[in-house]
Amino acid sequence: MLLSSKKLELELKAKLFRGLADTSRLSILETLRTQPLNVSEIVHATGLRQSNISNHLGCLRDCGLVTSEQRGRHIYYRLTDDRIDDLLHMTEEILSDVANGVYQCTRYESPTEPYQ
Amino acid sequence: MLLSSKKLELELKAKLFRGLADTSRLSILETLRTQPLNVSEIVHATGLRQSNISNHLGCLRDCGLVTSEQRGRHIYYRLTDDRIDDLLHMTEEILSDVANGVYQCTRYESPTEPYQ
DNA sequence: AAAACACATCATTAAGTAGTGATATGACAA
DNA sequence: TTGTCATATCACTACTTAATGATGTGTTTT
Repeated sequence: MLLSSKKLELELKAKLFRGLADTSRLSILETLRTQPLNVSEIVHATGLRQSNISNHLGCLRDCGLVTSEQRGRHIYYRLTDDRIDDLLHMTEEILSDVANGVYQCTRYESPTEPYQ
Repeated sequence: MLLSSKKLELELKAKLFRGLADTSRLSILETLRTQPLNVSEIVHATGLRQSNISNHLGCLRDCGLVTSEQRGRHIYYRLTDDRIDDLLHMTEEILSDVANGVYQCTRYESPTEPYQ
């Protein structure tokens, strides 16, 4: 049915954006924009806890945004698709114009950071 | 400071994506991709409740994704920037390849719909 | 001015989700 | 095969947020 395929597409799109809608996941993706990294390296690069990273990577992997590959006892993660980098780049350009509005939008704050 | 501006940029990016990470807001944006609409028209096009739409529009407006303009007793909304349409288009292309993964990702389901 | 219309705001409720520590699993080294 | 390293999983807590109905605000019509 057309209606339900529209709806499905909408949910897929929302789900993809939810994958990008969190600072921890975004910072993971940012570290992977330049090269593949294993989990320890991501932990070191982002400063986030290992279990936290692992949970987010699970999400990103399930959603197809990253893929993993075992090498020795490390598991390396990389962006699945170059267009994810393009997408991030395009949002940076949009933000450079719209940033004021986004900055002022207080409806959906980033969750306050717990102490580490 | 470089570190904190990086962090700020990350939060802005996440906030922008959060604006897109909800099926209701996405369906509002979809209806605005072709032409500006007033709130009643958006309500009719999406089937969502007026107060709900209004809340989401407030968010989208605060975040700079849409702008509003009063005409008579209607208020018309439009996408602020053409690149928002581009962004949505690009995600559709990515999804056409990555859709299986996103579809299978059950970690962050769309909220279950209440009856209308 | 009063009624009707269009939209925004607000408090509340129900649900989703990020972060954490503890623990489990799996791979390699000794 | 035992220990160690690397990563994943889990239960739990605290927080965030979407949807709703009721109500408020502003604008036009009569």
